[in-house]
Amino acid sequence: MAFESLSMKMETPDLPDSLSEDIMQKFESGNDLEMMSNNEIFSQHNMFMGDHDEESEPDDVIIVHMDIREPLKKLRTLLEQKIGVDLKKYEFWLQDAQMLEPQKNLVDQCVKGEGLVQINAQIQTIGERINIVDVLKPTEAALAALEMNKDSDGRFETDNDDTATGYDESTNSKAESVESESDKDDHVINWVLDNKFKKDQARLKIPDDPVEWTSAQVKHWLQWAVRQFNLTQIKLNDWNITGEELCSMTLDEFQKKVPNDPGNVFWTHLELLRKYKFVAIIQKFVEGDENKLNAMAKAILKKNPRAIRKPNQTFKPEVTVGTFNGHESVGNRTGNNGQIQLWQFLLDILTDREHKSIIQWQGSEGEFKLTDPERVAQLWGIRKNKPAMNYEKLSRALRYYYDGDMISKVHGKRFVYKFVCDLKQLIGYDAQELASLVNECEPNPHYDNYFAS
DNA sequence: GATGGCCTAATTAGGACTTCCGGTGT
DNA sequence: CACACCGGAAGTCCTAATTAGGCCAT
Repeated sequence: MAFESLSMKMETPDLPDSLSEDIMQKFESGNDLEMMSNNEIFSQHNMFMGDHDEESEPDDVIIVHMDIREPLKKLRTLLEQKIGVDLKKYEFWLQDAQMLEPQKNLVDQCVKGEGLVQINAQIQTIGERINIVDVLKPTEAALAALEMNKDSDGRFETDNDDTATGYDESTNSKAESVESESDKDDHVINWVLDNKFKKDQARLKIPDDPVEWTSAQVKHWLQWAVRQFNLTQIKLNDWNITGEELCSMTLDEFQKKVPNDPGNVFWTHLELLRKYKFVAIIQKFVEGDENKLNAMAKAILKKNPRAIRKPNQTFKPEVTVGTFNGHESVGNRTGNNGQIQLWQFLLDILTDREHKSIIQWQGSEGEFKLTDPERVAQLWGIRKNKPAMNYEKLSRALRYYYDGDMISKVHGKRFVYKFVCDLKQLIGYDAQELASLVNECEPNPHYDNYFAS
C-alpha cells in the first residue's frame, strides 16, 4: 500500500509509524461516509501544518497513555521510547505553571482522576522541560487499541496513540463525545467531508469518482486543494493529467509534483479522495495560537478584516484565506462562512487564461478591467448560484470593498478596479507576476503555481 | 424527585453579499 | 439622454454559537 511509504517521510517524532495507514483503516471501518458529513470522521495528530512550526518553539504535543498513578518517571520513559531522545535531564512541569516531582504521580500532585489517562505532553528543548499540557480521559477506541497492545506484563504499548482520538464506527457517539475533550488538544486535526466542494462538484457535474475526472476537472480540484491546503511550489504543467493518472500516482511521483507538503496533509487528502471518493478537509485548526496561523492568514487578518473571521473565532482551514479560486471555504473559508468571496473569484478568473477575454490585468499596480462586465457577472452568478446576477449588482458588491482594504475603483476608467491589498503577502505573487503569467503564451514555470487553465 | 450529562432542534448573531433604487457625474 | 458609478436600505443566504428541551442514568 502506498501509505506504508508515507510514514517514512514523517518528520515529527511523535507521529506513529503507520499514521496514515491507521487513518485509512479507521476509514474503512466506517460504513456510510456521506452520513458523516460535517461530523468528525476521524482525527490524526497534527503533523506540523506549516513552516511556522519550524520557527517557533518545538511545542508539539506528544500523546501517551499510562495509569495516572504511575510515577512521572514512567512518563519520561514512555516519551523517550516514543521520540528516541534522552530526557533524563528534563524537569516535569504542569501547564508551564507548576513544577512536578518525577518520583511522584500526577494524583499526588494536584491532578484528579484514576486509571488510564491520555497525557498530552510537550518536550521543550529550551529549558529542558517536559510540560504536561493536558490530562484527558482516553477514548474507548484508544482503550480498545491499547488493550490489544498490552504485552505479557500487562504494560501498554504506546506506539498506537493516534487511535486515542480516532473515529471508530463501533463506538461512534462515545468516541465523539470524548473527542470533544481531546479537541482541546491543539494538535489534533480532524478530517471531514467538504460539503462546499461537494456542492460545487454536483453543480459542475464532476464525477464522485476521481478516476473519471478529466484533466480540467483535476485542475479544478487542484486549484481548490492549493487554496485549501496552502500548497506552494505546485507547477501547473505537472498536473496536466487525467483522473485515472491521478489515482494511479505513486508517492514518489506525488512528491515530485508536491515538494512541499507539510505533514503529508495533502497526500493524506489525496489518498482519501482516491480510495473513498471523499473530498476531505481538516475540520479544525488551532484556536488562539498565533504561532499556528500561517503568515498568509495573518496578512489577511491584518489587511482585510472583512474577509476573514474574527481572530477570536475558530480559525478553520476551510476558510482558507489568502488564496483564491475558492469556491467555499474553508476558508478557511473564513469570514464568509465558507463561501467564496468576490475578490477571490476575481483573482481566480484573472489568473485564468481562459477568461482573458472578459477580464484582464492592466499595468502592474493591481489594476484590472472587466472587458466584458456582464459576462463576468454571469460567471459570478453561476458560481454563487444567482442566475439573476448582472454587472450592476456585481459592481455594488465591489463598492462594498471600497471602505475596506481590498479593492478600490480606478476613477475615470470604465470597468477598471484595482486590488489595493498586498497580493504578494496574500498569495505570494504580486499583480505584475500574476499578469505576466496570464500574458505569456508559454507559461512561466517559475510562476506556474496555483493556476489551472 | 433532584441533579447532571448527553443529544438534538431551535434560535440568534454576524458576515458577505444581493436586490432595489434614487441620485450624481461624464 | 444614456450609461457608469455611488451609496443607502432592506433582504437573503450561509455558518457558527448559543439556548432550550427531552431523555436517560445516578
